[in-house]
Amino acid sequence: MFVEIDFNSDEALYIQLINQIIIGIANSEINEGDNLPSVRDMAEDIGINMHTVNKAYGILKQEGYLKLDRRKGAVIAIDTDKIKAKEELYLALKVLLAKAICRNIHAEEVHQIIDQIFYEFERR
Amino acid sequence: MFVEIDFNSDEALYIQLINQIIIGIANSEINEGDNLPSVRDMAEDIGINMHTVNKAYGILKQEGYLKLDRRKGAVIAIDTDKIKAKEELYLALKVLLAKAICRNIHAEEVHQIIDQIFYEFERR
DNA sequence: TGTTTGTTATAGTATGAGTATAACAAATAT
DNA sequence: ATATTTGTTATACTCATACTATAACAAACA
Repeated sequence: MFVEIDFNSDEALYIQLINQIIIGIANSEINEGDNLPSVRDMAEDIGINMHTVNKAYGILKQEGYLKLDRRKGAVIAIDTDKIKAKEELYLALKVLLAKAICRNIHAEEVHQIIDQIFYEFERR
Repeated sequence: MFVEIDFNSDEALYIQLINQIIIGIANSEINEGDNLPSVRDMAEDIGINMHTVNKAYGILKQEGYLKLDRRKGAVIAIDTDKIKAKEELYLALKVLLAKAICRNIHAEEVHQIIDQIFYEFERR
Protein backbone atom coordinates (compact mmCIF):
# COMPACT_ATOMS: atom_id res chain seq x y z
CA MET A 1 0.00 0.00 0.00
CA PHE A 2 1.18 3.50 -0.88
CA VAL A 3 -0.05 5.12 2.31
CA GLU A 4 2.37 6.34 4.93
CA ILE A 5 1.35 8.12 8.09
CA ASP A 6 3.51 10.77 9.73
CA PHE A 7 2.86 10.50 13.43
CA ASN A 8 4.86 13.65 14.08
CA SER A 9 2.65 15.72 11.80
CA ASP A 10 0.16 18.11 13.33
CA GLU A 11 -2.35 16.97 10.74
CA ALA A 12 -4.96 14.51 11.99
CA LEU A 13 -4.33 10.88 11.05
CA TYR A 14 -7.64 10.48 9.23
CA ILE A 15 -6.96 13.68 7.25
CA GLN A 16 -3.55 12.36 6.20
CA LEU A 17 -5.14 9.11 5.10
CA ILE A 18 -7.87 10.90 3.15
CA ASN A 19 -5.36 13.14 1.37
CA GLN A 20 -3.04 10.29 0.45
CA ILE A 21 -5.87 8.23 -0.98
CA ILE A 22 -7.05 11.22 -3.04
CA ILE A 23 -3.50 11.79 -4.25
CA GLY A 24 -3.31 8.08 -5.06
CA ILE A 25 -6.41 8.36 -7.22
CA ALA A 26 -5.05 11.44 -8.99
CA ASN A 27 -1.80 9.52 -9.53
CA SER A 28 -3.71 6.57 -10.98
CA GLU A 29 -2.09 4.35 -8.37
CA ILE A 30 -5.68 3.30 -7.72
CA ASN A 31 -8.42 3.60 -10.28
CA GLU A 32 -12.19 3.62 -10.57
CA GLY A 33 -13.47 0.20 -9.57
CA ASP A 34 -10.39 -0.81 -7.60
CA ASN A 35 -10.98 -1.63 -4.01
CA LEU A 36 -9.02 -0.42 -1.04
CA PRO A 37 -7.99 -2.75 1.78
CA SER A 38 -10.67 -3.40 4.38
CA VAL A 39 -10.75 -1.01 7.29
CA ARG A 40 -9.12 -3.66 9.43
CA ASP A 41 -6.36 -4.47 6.95
CA MET A 42 -5.62 -0.83 6.22
CA ALA A 43 -5.48 -0.10 9.95
CA GLU A 44 -3.06 -2.99 10.41
CA ASP A 45 -0.93 -1.93 7.43
CA ILE A 46 -0.39 1.68 8.42
CA GLY A 47 -0.45 1.18 12.16
CA ILE A 48 -3.53 3.09 13.25
CA ASN A 49 -6.86 2.18 14.75
CA MET A 50 -9.67 0.57 12.77
CA HIS A 51 -12.10 3.35 13.68
CA THR A 52 -9.77 6.04 12.39
CA VAL A 53 -9.66 4.28 9.01
CA ASN A 54 -13.42 3.83 9.13
CA LYS A 55 -13.82 7.55 9.72
CA ALA A 56 -11.61 8.38 6.73
CA TYR A 57 -13.48 5.93 4.48
CA GLY A 58 -16.79 7.34 5.65
CA ILE A 59 -15.77 10.89 4.75
CA LEU A 60 -14.37 9.76 1.38
CA LYS A 61 -17.72 8.10 0.75
CA GLN A 62 -19.65 11.20 1.76
CA GLU A 63 -17.49 13.42 -0.46
CA GLY A 64 -17.91 11.13 -3.42
CA TYR A 65 -14.67 9.21 -3.80
CA LEU A 66 -15.74 5.78 -2.56
CA LYS A 67 -18.62 3.43 -2.36
CA LEU A 68 -18.67 1.12 0.61
CA ASP A 69 -19.92 -2.39 0.15
CA ARG A 70 -20.52 -4.77 3.02
CA ARG A 71 -18.63 -7.52 1.33
CA LYS A 72 -16.49 -6.06 -1.45
CA GLY A 73 -15.06 -3.44 0.90
CA ALA A 74 -14.22 0.08 -0.16
CA VAL A 75 -14.44 0.57 -3.91
CA ILE A 76 -13.21 3.69 -5.69
CA ALA A 77 -16.21 5.42 -7.28
CA ILE A 78 -15.70 9.04 -8.25
CA ASP A 79 -18.66 11.36 -8.18
CA THR A 80 -17.96 13.95 -10.87
CA ASP A 81 -19.92 16.96 -9.71
CA LYS A 82 -17.66 19.41 -11.47
CA ILE A 83 -19.58 22.54 -10.52
CA LYS A 84 -19.46 21.88 -6.80
CA ALA A 85 -15.82 20.82 -7.09
CA LYS A 86 -14.90 24.07 -8.84
CA GLU A 87 -16.66 26.14 -6.18
CA GLU A 88 -14.72 24.37 -3.45
CA LEU A 89 -11.51 24.84 -5.41
CA TYR A 90 -12.20 28.54 -5.78
CA LEU A 91 -12.69 29.06 -2.04
CA ALA A 92 -9.58 27.09 -1.12
CA LEU A 93 -7.49 28.90 -3.71
CA LYS A 94 -8.62 32.30 -2.48
CA VAL A 95 -6.88 31.96 0.88
CA LEU A 96 -3.90 30.23 -0.68
CA LEU A 97 -3.39 32.94 -3.31
CA ALA A 98 -3.89 35.70 -0.74
CA LYS A 99 -0.86 34.30 1.07
CA ALA A 100 1.04 34.10 -2.21
CA ILE A 101 0.21 37.71 -3.07
CA CYS A 102 1.44 38.86 0.35
CA ARG A 103 4.75 37.17 -0.51
CA ASN A 104 4.88 38.90 -3.87
CA ILE A 105 4.36 35.72 -5.87
CA HIS A 106 2.92 36.61 -9.27
CA ALA A 107 0.24 34.89 -11.30
CA GLU A 108 2.79 33.56 -13.80
CA GLU A 109 4.69 31.83 -11.02
CA VAL A 110 1.49 30.19 -9.75
CA HIS A 111 0.64 29.02 -13.28
CA GLN A 112 4.07 27.47 -13.50
CA ILE A 113 3.60 25.55 -10.23
CA ILE A 114 0.15 24.40 -11.37
CA ASP A 115 1.56 23.03 -14.62
CA GLN A 116 4.36 21.30 -12.77
CA ILE A 117 1.96 19.52 -10.42
CA PHE A 118 -0.33 18.49 -13.29
CA TYR A 119 2.73 17.14 -15.09
CA GLU A 120 3.76 15.15 -12.01
CA PHE A 121 0.29 13.66 -11.65
CA GLU A 122 0.00 12.67 -15.29
CA ARG A 123 3.50 11.18 -15.49
CA ARG A 124 2.55 7.94 -13.77
CA MET B 1 -13.08 46.61 10.56
CA PHE B 2 -13.45 44.23 7.64
CA VAL B 3 -13.35 41.06 9.75
CA GLU B 4 -16.45 38.98 10.23
CA ILE B 5 -16.53 35.72 12.13
CA ASP B 6 -18.86 32.88 11.21
CA PHE B 7 -19.70 31.14 14.46
CA ASN B 8 -21.47 28.35 12.58
CA SER B 9 -18.34 27.50 10.59
CA ASP B 10 -16.38 24.40 11.48
CA GLU B 11 -13.20 26.39 11.02
CA ALA B 12 -11.54 27.57 14.23
CA LEU B 13 -12.16 31.21 15.14
CA TYR B 14 -8.47 32.10 15.19
CA ILE B 15 -7.99 30.47 11.76
CA GLN B 16 -10.86 32.50 10.34
CA LEU B 17 -9.33 35.67 11.78
CA ILE B 18 -5.89 34.83 10.38
CA ASN B 19 -7.27 34.12 6.91
CA GLN B 20 -9.35 37.27 6.78
CA ILE B 21 -6.42 39.43 7.81
CA ILE B 22 -4.24 37.83 5.13
CA ILE B 23 -6.98 38.36 2.56
CA GLY B 24 -7.24 41.96 3.77
CA ILE B 25 -3.53 42.45 3.12
CA ALA B 26 -3.80 40.88 -0.33
CA ASN B 27 -6.77 43.16 -1.00
CA SER B 28 -4.77 46.20 0.12
CA GLU B 29 -7.48 46.95 2.65
CA ILE B 30 -4.57 47.10 5.05
CA ASN B 31 -1.02 47.85 3.96
CA GLU B 32 2.55 47.58 5.17
CA GLY B 33 2.96 49.84 8.19
CA ASP B 34 -0.73 50.02 9.04
CA ASN B 35 -1.65 48.81 12.47
CA LEU B 36 -4.44 46.48 13.40
CA PRO B 37 -6.69 47.15 16.37
CA SER B 38 -5.29 46.07 19.72
CA VAL B 39 -6.07 42.53 20.79
CA ARG B 40 -8.68 43.89 23.17
CA ASP B 41 -10.36 46.17 20.63
CA MET B 42 -10.36 43.50 17.92
CA ALA B 43 -11.84 41.01 20.37
CA GLU B 44 -14.55 43.51 21.29
CA ASP B 45 -15.24 44.39 17.63
CA ILE B 46 -15.74 40.87 16.35
CA GLY B 47 -17.16 39.36 19.51
CA ILE B 48 -14.55 36.82 20.53
CA ASN B 49 -12.17 36.45 23.42
CA MET B 50 -8.99 38.49 23.77
CA HIS B 51 -6.82 35.39 23.98
CA THR B 52 -8.18 34.03 20.74
CA VAL B 53 -7.19 37.26 18.98
CA ASN B 54 -3.82 37.17 20.72
CA LYS B 55 -3.29 33.65 19.43
CA ALA B 56 -4.09 34.71 15.87
CA TYR B 57 -1.79 37.75 16.09
CA GLY B 58 0.98 35.56 17.53
CA ILE B 59 0.76 33.13 14.62
CA LEU B 60 0.64 35.96 12.07
CA LYS B 61 3.78 37.33 13.71
CA GLN B 62 5.48 33.96 13.63
CA GLU B 63 4.58 33.44 9.97
CA GLY B 64 5.87 36.87 9.03
CA TYR B 65 2.83 39.05 8.46
CA LEU B 66 2.98 41.22 11.59
CA LYS B 67 5.31 42.79 14.03
CA LEU B 68 3.97 43.24 17.51
CA ASP B 69 4.92 46.34 19.42
CA ARG B 70 4.17 46.84 23.06
CA ARG B 71 2.68 50.26 22.45
CA LYS B 72 1.93 50.64 18.76
CA GLY B 73 0.04 47.36 18.72
CA ALA B 74 0.05 45.00 15.77
CA VAL B 75 1.74 46.49 12.71
CA ILE B 76 1.63 44.89 9.29
CA ALA B 77 5.16 43.89 8.32
CA ILE B 78 5.45 41.36 5.53
CA ASP B 79 8.39 39.02 5.51
CA THR B 80 9.05 38.25 1.84
CA ASP B 81 10.74 34.87 1.96
CA LYS B 82 9.61 33.93 -1.51
CA ILE B 83 11.36 30.57 -1.63
CA LYS B 84 9.76 29.27 1.55
CA ALA B 85 6.41 30.70 0.46
CA LYS B 86 6.59 28.91 -2.87
CA GLU B 87 7.42 25.60 -1.21
CA GLU B 88 4.42 25.94 1.07
CA LEU B 89 2.26 26.88 -1.89
CA TYR B 90 3.43 23.81 -3.78
CA LEU B 91 2.51 21.42 -0.95
CA ALA B 92 -0.90 22.99 -0.42
CA LEU B 93 -1.66 22.97 -4.14
CA LYS B 94 -0.71 19.32 -4.47
CA VAL B 95 -3.63 18.08 -2.36
CA LEU B 96 -5.97 20.69 -3.82
CA LEU B 97 -5.14 19.75 -7.42
CA ALA B 98 -5.36 16.04 -6.63
CA LYS B 99 -8.99 16.65 -5.68
CA ALA B 100 -9.51 18.68 -8.84
CA ILE B 101 -8.02 15.94 -11.02
CA CYS B 102 -10.33 13.36 -9.42
CA ARG B 103 -13.24 15.60 -10.49
CA ASN B 104 -11.89 15.82 -14.03
CA ILE B 105 -10.99 19.50 -13.77
CA HIS B 106 -8.26 20.30 -16.29
CA ALA B 107 -5.22 22.53 -15.97
CA GLU B 108 -6.76 25.18 -18.21
CA GLU B 109 -9.74 25.47 -15.91
CA VAL B 110 -7.48 25.90 -12.89
CA HIS B 111 -5.48 28.58 -14.70
CA GLN B 112 -8.71 30.40 -15.39
CA ILE B 113 -9.73 30.35 -11.73
CA ILE B 114 -6.25 31.53 -10.72
CA ASP B 115 -6.46 34.49 -13.07
CA GLN B 116 -9.93 35.34 -11.84
CA ILE B 117 -8.81 35.42 -8.21
CA PHE B 118 -5.73 37.51 -9.04
CA TYR B 119 -8.01 39.89 -10.91
CA GLU B 120 -10.33 40.16 -7.92
CA PHE B 121 -7.45 40.90 -5.55
CA GLU B 122 -5.92 43.54 -7.77
CA ARG B 123 -9.23 45.28 -8.50
CA ARG B 124 -9.36 47.14 -5.20
C1' DT C 1 -20.28 -23.45 9.42
C1' DG C 2 -16.73 -20.29 10.06
C1' DT C 3 -14.67 -16.15 8.39
C1' DT C 4 -14.59 -11.50 6.73
C1' DT C 5 -17.08 -7.46 5.72
C1' DG C 6 -19.02 -2.73 7.11
C1' DT C 7 -21.34 -0.79 10.98
C1' DT C 8 -22.64 0.57 15.55
C1' DA C 9 -22.23 1.12 20.60
C1' DT C 10 -19.72 2.27 24.56
C1' DA C 11 -15.94 4.05 27.02
C1' DG C 12 -11.65 5.88 27.99
C1' DT C 13 -7.54 9.17 27.33
C1' DA C 14 -5.41 13.10 25.25
C1' DT C 15 -5.22 17.33 22.90
C1' DG C 16 -6.74 21.66 21.38
C1' DA C 17 -10.16 25.49 21.14
C1' DG C 18 -12.37 28.96 23.49
C1' DT C 19 -13.52 31.63 27.47
C1' DA C 20 -12.73 34.00 31.96
C1' DT C 21 -9.94 36.61 35.57
C1' DA C 22 -6.08 38.29 36.77
C1' DA C 23 -1.75 40.31 36.89
C1' DC C 24 2.71 42.32 35.03
C1' DA C 25 6.02 45.66 32.75
C1' DA C 26 6.54 49.01 29.18
C1' DA C 27 4.88 52.95 26.72
C1' DT C 28 1.91 56.82 26.37
C1' DA C 29 -1.09 60.67 27.38
C1' DT C 30 -2.93 63.84 30.76
C1' DA D 1 3.60 61.78 38.89
C1' DT D 2 -0.68 59.40 37.64
C1' DA D 3 -3.80 56.87 35.06
C1' DT D 4 -4.53 54.38 30.94
C1' DT D 5 -3.48 51.29 27.21
C1' DT D 6 -0.37 48.11 25.26
C1' DG D 7 1.39 43.14 24.60
C1' DT D 8 2.30 39.24 27.44
C1' DT D 9 1.90 35.56 30.73
C1' DA D 10 -0.34 32.49 34.14
C1' DT D 11 -4.05 29.79 35.76
C1' DA D 12 -8.27 27.35 35.31
C1' DC D 13 -12.39 25.77 33.45
C1' DT D 14 -15.66 23.90 29.81
C1' DC D 15 -16.31 21.75 25.53
C1' DA D 16 -15.43 19.41 21.23
C1' DT D 17 -12.63 16.45 18.61
C1' DA D 18 -9.07 12.87 17.74
C1' DC D 19 -7.66 8.46 18.73
C1' DT D 20 -7.73 4.15 20.82
C1' DA D 21 -9.85 -0.16 22.75
C1' DT D 22 -13.44 -3.99 23.17
C1' DA D 23 -17.19 -5.71 21.78
C1' DA D 24 -21.02 -7.04 19.23
C1' DC D 25 -24.18 -7.30 15.11
C1' DA D 26 -26.05 -8.60 10.39
C1' DA D 27 -24.81 -9.45 5.68
C1' DA D 28 -21.95 -11.80 2.35
C1' DC D 29 -18.97 -15.31 1.13
C1' DA D 30 -15.98 -19.65 0.82
